[in-house]
Parts: sequence; structure tokens; C-alpha cells
Amino acid sequence: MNSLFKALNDETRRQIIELLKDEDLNAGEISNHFNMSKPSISHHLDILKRADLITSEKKGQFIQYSLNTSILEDLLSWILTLKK
Amino acid sequence: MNSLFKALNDETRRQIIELLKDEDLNAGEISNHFNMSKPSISHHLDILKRADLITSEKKGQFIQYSLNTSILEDLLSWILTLKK
DNA sequence: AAAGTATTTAGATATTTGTCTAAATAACTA
DNA sequence: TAGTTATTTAGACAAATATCTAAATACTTT
Repeated sequence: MNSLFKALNDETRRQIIELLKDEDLNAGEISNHFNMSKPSISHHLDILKRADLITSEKKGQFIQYSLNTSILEDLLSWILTLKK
Repeated sequence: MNSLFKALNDETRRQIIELLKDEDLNAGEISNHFNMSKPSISHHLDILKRADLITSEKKGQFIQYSLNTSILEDLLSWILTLKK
């Protein structure tokens, strides 16, 4: 859970998650949505990946990123145990 | 949401939340559960309070802390929008 | 009023984090 | 194979964070 909370604790990373909610994107496309260097975005993607919140797949010259929502189950149930 | 994610991004603070899930506790009682100085715990309580995850009420010489789960609604719905 | 208990505030410090630029790696194209 | 494009890795640095000790504040008790 530690890496999950850590990954979510950044506005840029949360925005990346929301971008990927709608469609898969490659690193460059993600980068274009932000006023930030590509290496910084790459770093954020790495943190999201370590938290298992996203997956990546090489498509030729590009790397396509997808959201993995299944990991959010843990978070959901953690929250729900608090609420009752 | 920023302060909420920030507050949740710490193992000690998550443990405090779990302690308060079962019963209200004062600062000293919370502190006793951790191998950490009282000022450090006080600091964590402050961050949880700023995030509105806990409330405090003065009871004479003591300060009693309670969990506020209503703030978790926002987090819940944020997660749910991602999952569909 | 003085002493004791509970908690926070202040200030210091080491670690972690987010960002950058430059360089490296990998794949496509001519 | 040389050049171009996509992405990551490496290394540096400023800002944020978690922790500590010492001191301050607030309440209770004698």
C-alpha cells in the first residue's frame, strides 16, 4: 500500500491517471499534456508503474501506457473498513 | 484532495487512523502506540487534522481525537470514477 | 501559588522528493 | 549506416518531509 499512496500523492501523477482513464497514451503524448520536461514525466511514470497503477507496452518506437485499476481494489477496501 | 493524499501518504498516520477507527483516543494514548516522540506524533495529528481526517476536542487536561470518515467520500468517488 | 501532567510550538537536521539538463539507449527512416 | 525521433538513465539541486530535543502553554492538584 505504501507505493500506492506514494504514487497518488502528487498532482501531476493523479492527472496522468485521469488522462489514462479515457485512453491509452504513449509517453510523448502524456508529456505533451504537461508543462514539464520529458524526463520528469518519465520519472512520474516510473513511480506509477512501481505502484502497479499503470502498465507499459512497447509498440515499436513508442511505449504505450495503460491504467490498471485493479490495484485500486485494495485502496477501496481499506477505505471501506474505515467507514464502518 | 491534495492535503488528503498527503495525509494518507505516511505509515504512521495510517496507523493512527486505524487506531481511531475503533475508539476515540487522546494524544498521549495515541503516542503510546508508537516508538516515536510525542512531538512527532503531535505533528502527524496536525497533518491529519488539516486534511480533516480527524477532529479534536478538549476534554479538560486531555485532547481527544476522533476519526472523521466523511472526508473519505471524496476519495471514494474519485477512485470509482477511475474504475469505469 | 507551586508543582506536576498533557500537549503543542519552535528550531535543527537528515532524508526524501520533484524537477532540471545532459547523456545514453532503442527504434525507425532514408 | 547515418541521422532522426522516442524514451529513459544519470547526476545535480532546491524544496518538502519526518524526526528529534528543548521550551512554551494549558490544565489540574495540592
